[in-house]
Amino acid sequence: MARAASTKGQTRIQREKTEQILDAALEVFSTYGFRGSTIDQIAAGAGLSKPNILYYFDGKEAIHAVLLDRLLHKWLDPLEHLGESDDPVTEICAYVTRKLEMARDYPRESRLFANEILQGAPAILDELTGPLKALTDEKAALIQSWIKAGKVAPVDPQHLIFSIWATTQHYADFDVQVQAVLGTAATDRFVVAQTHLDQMFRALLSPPRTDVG
Amino acid sequence: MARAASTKGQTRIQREKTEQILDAALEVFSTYGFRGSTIDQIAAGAGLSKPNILYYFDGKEAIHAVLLDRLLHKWLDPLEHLGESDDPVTEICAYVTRKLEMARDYPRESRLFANEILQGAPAILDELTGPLKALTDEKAALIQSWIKAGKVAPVDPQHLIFSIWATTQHYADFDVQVQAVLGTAATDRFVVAQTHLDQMFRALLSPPRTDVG
DNA sequence: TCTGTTTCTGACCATATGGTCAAGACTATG
DNA sequence: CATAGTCTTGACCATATGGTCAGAAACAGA
Repeated sequence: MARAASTKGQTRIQREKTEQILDAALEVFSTYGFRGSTIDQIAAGAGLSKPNILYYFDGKEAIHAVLLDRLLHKWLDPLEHLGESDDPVTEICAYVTRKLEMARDYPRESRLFANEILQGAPAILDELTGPLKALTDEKAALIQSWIKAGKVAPVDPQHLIFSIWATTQHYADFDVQVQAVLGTAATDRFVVAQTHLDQMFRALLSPPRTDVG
Repeated sequence: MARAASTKGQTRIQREKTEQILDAALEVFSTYGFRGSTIDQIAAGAGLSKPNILYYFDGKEAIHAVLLDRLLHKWLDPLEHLGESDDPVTEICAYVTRKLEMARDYPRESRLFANEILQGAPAILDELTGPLKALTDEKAALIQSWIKAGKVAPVDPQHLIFSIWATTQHYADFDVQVQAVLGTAATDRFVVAQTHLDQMFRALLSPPRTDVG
């Protein structure tokens, strides 16, 4: 068992080096995927020797596992905060905004997740069918209740969530393509994206103004 | 130069084997990305020996290049067919439908593309900044003209295109997650997705019924 | 059936890669 | 400042991987 295994009782050096390693590993794994990444690459990125990496982690897979664990925590947080509100449409749009901000501020995490899913989610399939499904089921029910109350236009809640994930993460995962297509106008892409996505989901979700005065 | 290099003057065997290899390679590359894939995997999938693979292709990179070349052709085809129409909103929604059908029928191609972009598009960056940008610029202008004519609600055309790409390809690239979240109800996911996406983009694009009688 | 060509493969090579280990360098603390 | 414990590394190992090559096997046309 490597030194970094237990969270408690860590030295200053242990804390520093494990963070260095995880940061470099995130960079590498998010770009090349698990199989396409090498410990040497991570070592180079962290400014450490390969044996030194393996002093802190039990192996390539262990590093990857820690990254995925942290990721899932951080990644589902915004959806967990989707809650009751007087103005559900704005609440959902706020969720979109939060997700877009995460794509902007944590693109590597987004790509790490994308890579893992693309490869069939071998390391986190249980997390998907378990906690993730439970959470989305819960939030889908919440959205459904808003629809029943006439506060949100009738949509399929689950596919709405898919659309939110897809459109926001697109700006992290496909950033190269986004910048290529936008060309010189790519600088403020997240500002324009924010406006566009808010407009899109507001148009979709705003209930038809019929009986409501 | 490998035998499969020139399209003309191919033997029956050459045609068959190159297709076998490309099919197996698509499977492997789309799952593990370029760096994470091995010639041995492709050979196993194609039912051929490794040297035999290298008899038909100059190397791992050459196979990948052929796949990407075919992909770009097929991938941009639906957008190229977006053209003039009396009912632009329906025209755009038809494009969404076509893209979703491609995600359903060619998920491996979608994942191959996603993998390439995730890794920074090292092999097709020129294609993105060149032909792809030119095509999207052209179609963005077309959409802009529809907006000016009041036939489409004012939206950012480029980000609209991004949203279409993101939402449709999501059903191929993130299929594992989609199925995990939908659970047993995943069978008809493409049917429901079709309805949902049509509803979403129609809500976004339908012009406000003001002056138009 | 003969023969030139195409197709295929076992054996092989150089390098890359995940991982180990013994020993040396460093650090905190009494 | 001694020393026990922590940290680091050069050298090394086994396997994986991209790729080569000489020759065998299969094939197509005369």
